[in-house]
Amino acid sequence: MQSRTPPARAGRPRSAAADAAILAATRAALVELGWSKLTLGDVATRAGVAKTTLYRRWAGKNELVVDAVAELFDELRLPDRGSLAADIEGVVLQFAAILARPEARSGLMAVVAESTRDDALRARIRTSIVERQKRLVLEGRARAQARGELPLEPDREEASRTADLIFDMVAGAVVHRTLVSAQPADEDWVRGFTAVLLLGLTDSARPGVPPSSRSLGKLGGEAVQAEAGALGRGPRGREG
Amino acid sequence: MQSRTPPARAGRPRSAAADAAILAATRAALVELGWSKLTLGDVATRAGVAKTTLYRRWAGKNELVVDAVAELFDELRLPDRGSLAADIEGVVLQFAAILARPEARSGLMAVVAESTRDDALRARIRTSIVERQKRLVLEGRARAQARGELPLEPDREEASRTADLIFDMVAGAVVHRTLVSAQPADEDWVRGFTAVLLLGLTDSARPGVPPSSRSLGKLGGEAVQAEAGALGRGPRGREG
DNA sequence: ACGCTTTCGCTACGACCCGTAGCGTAATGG
DNA sequence: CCATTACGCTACGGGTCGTAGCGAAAGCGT
Repeated sequence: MQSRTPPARAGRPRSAAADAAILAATRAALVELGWSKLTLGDVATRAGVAKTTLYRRWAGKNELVVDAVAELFDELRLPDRGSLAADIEGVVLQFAAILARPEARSGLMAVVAESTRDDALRARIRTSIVERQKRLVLEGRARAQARGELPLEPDREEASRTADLIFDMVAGAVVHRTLVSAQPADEDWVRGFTAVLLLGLTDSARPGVPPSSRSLGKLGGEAVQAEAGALGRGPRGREG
Repeated sequence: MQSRTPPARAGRPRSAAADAAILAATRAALVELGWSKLTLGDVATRAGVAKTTLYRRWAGKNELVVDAVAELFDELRLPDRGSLAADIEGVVLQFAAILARPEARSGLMAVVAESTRDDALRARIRTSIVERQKRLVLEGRARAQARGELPLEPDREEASRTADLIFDMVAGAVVHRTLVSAQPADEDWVRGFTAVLLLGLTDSARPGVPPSSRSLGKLGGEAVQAEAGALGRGPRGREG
């Protein structure tokens, strides 16, 4: 909590307004031009900032777009609709709504593609977007347990695996539906998807294990360090 | 079947060997350089072809990479392991193995990202890759019905929706697991995923409908025109 | 064998974007 | 008031793009 005020460095401080303007300009450029035709010079012009200023804060296109897109997903909220199924449907619909926006569509997939050859970029995506949104799974599990819809989960490791599986299935299906199949993830689709997911989960997975003794679980584990690593976001520090 | 021999045009025919060399060179360049650093000039050099020859056949980087990656997925085969669950696990493992190759990782996601702003490119991806591989779902359904594991499906529209849902869930989850979570889709993971998917499907979706009267279904419908549209692949025709 | 047609390899070109260096100026903190 | 850092601006070499233009090569029909 102290690292948010870096030791009061001397000299002119960086303009926080410039950061916001640059990220907003990046999203605007993504909407109009898409990933491939987006140029940093153009973004700088849109933001009313010199190109050199942009390069002082971000290493390149990839890192800039990751941060610009990450802000979109912070809008996600877990609604309280009364039941686990309804809650999941609600958050999935929100996720689909974000993916329907052009700045998210082209930006997100592009950086994911780049991250396959850039470990640092992949880590940035994980801490800025993926792990950051696992809070929704945590909240959903806790709320469902409070309702008595889900049992407490003893095995932490098994539970962590299940949480990862849920995340991959939810995010993966919505992304594929929206971007590859290019069809809307509307209420009907989300209802059907949630039904399949929830039935498959509550009826357990591995044969030989009693149905209700697992399913959703701890979900915590490595997600804890994600919250700690969230500070790793934002523009790059001084390194020149 | 006649369109494969275009009306015996006059003049020097295009070198089929050049096509193969270019696509192979594209995959090699994807492995070494990734999407963003891949240049068409470099690909032409690798293939032993002039840059102009490359531009005569493909409109740009996007179309070229789509065709280069599409060939990878044609390797997919539906194994006969005795049960529907085992068959699914087998084909998902193959899919994961392809996504583990770097030329598929970086190439596929990049063109999907570009397709969000290019309808023609999205259509090319659909006919060359997505719809093309739905044959696996068709084969799997037919085989499972022959075994008596799945009932015949009367409602074509409902069945088609279910087939799309399955495809989005399978492909989406594997892609997300492999590229975003950056963890291997190994046998353990595939087993757990298949269990959840299959349980959710066989126990039906909508309440009020008897469990075994739906689940997997016709799966056909629009997939038929995919097979017909498969000829749309390959280099572009003469247009300049 | 002879044209006609189309493709191929090669070179060259203007246009654009990249990422950085250099400079003078503005804004803080000690 | 001075050291320090950020900012805007200009300019630059290097690389890629996509196309034009040329002569040569390779088929097809007669």
